[in-house]
Amino acid sequence: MDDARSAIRDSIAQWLEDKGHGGLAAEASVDIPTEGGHGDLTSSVCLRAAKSLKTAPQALARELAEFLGSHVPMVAAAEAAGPGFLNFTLQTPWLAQVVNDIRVQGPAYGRSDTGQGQRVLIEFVSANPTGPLVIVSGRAAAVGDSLARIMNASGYRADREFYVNNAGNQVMKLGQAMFLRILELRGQAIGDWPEGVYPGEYVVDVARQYLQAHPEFAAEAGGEALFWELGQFGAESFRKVHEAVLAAFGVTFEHWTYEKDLRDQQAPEQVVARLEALGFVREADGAKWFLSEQLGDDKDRVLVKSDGAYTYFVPDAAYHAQKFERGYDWVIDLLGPDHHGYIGRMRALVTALGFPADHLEIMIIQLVRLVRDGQVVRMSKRGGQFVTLEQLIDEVGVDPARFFFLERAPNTPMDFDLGLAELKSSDNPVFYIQYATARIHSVLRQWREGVHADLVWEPALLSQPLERRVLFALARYPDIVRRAAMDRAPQYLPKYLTELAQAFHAFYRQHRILDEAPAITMARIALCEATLSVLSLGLGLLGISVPEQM
RNA sequence: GUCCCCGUAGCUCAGUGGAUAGAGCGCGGGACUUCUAAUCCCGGCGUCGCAGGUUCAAAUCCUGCCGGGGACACCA
Repeated sequence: MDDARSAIRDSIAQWLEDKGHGGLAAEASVDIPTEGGHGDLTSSVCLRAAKSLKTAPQALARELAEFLGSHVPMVAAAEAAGPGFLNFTLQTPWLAQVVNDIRVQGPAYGRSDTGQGQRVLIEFVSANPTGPLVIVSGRAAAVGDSLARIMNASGYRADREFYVNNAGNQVMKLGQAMFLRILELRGQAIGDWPEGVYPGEYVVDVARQYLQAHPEFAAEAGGEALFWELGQFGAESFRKVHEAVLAAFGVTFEHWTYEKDLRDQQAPEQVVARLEALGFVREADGAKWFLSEQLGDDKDRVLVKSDGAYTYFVPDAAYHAQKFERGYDWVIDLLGPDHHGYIGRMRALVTALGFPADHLEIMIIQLVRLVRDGQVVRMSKRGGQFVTLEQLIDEVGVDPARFFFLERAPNTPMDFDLGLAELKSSDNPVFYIQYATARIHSVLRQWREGVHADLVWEPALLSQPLERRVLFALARYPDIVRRAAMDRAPQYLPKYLTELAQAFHAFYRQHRILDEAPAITMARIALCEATLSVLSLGLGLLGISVPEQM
């Protein structure tokens, strides 16, 4: 498909140059049309170039169509259409070569060097280690992980990173909650639960773990040092749980970076000192302010409070400076919707430190509502009631959960239909796709059990319309992956895979594979293998399994 | 009040400045002595929130307005 696009593009450019308009070559784009009826490929070059060439678009299109129809080998037909579009129909046997490409390239099919080896750091989830992972973390995990897979397939070198907030106030609060739970576990009455201390039942488990690890624990009074120690223990305990749940979800991180380590390395002090040296800090009202407004932020931000403590922004600023210093060309953060006020100041920081601000990309992962039978399933953090990622995985399974999260653009709030995700039928899109792989495996098993002459498959035999539909879908795959990487849009893949599976099911229903003439069988087996290969690659980029039978 | 995201079919949502705006669900009809019917086929005029603007061309870009959600601490 790429070959055809560039061949047509080159021919158009050549034609323009022959006409003395080589400068218009940049307008010679060739696209895959959104819907059928407009050929396999389309170009709007005539509409774009008409003005410069002082010719009506339709006339231009007719002239070009005639030229291209006879000058581009894989084009079966080129025609002018509508207000001046060029539509191309590719020769089916040429299209069928994609089956060979897929076989020869194996796992490399669809890979590209779009990213040119640039290094990318994708930070996501980074949930506070003070409680279980909630549903929206699952969405971030699915998107971040899949984006990393897609970018790695597209010539980037992407790493996944989890930032552990284990040095802030919330750790202290966790420690305080653990302390109270420990007292409870010992049968001590603690009266009313204090305001602002995590009430969640889940803290009890961590408190119990601490007692097991420290049977000698005897403190009867609280205090910051004790809360801190308990909090550290609890935070690491929750972090390990997060790591395990995410691993079960198919998501692993190359790096875990701890806020506490950054603090121990004096990273916050250093970043404040650097900003001061660069002249981006002023003092007012006893506090130190980052002059971010002049760098595009809404207003200046406090770095050091009048009591001498850092704001939350400082360790985070230090962390982001460090990301670029570690040699990453692109830094991508997946953040919750409550963080979007953060974008301005982070951009300002990156600019102040001399890094390219547009290489910090912040994706907002919007909230998830659980819905069943049209009713919203309540999830409330207040009162310690959670619907956790772990519960969701138990409920619907990894594959549907990942698919449903990846199906939608990440920056729009989504409804997660529990009933649909649990359905083991074609109504459930992930089963629909997996059913295609199971069907193909089944056919291939039976084929291998048979005895056949050693035939070479013949591309010309894949000429039926429904075969062609599959071929065309297969040929589109590399373009889908490349665009998903460039647009940071994993959601292109679920949609594409649904279309490919649909094309295959339609073909399968209409045509026999195994008991046809040997040459036909051979060609269709090749088509099945190629389809299985692309479905597997695509599902792999989503982190979804490829069942051999269902 | 300022800023950000969203507004597309009954519902949930895709949609890359291009042509007659698509998919899944739901609903109705049809197709199984055949490789998995867990499937396939047929059925879609919807003020792309509204109004302007830019463009040969706008759901898409710009401006304003309306509606929904969120963010706007010397909290983290």
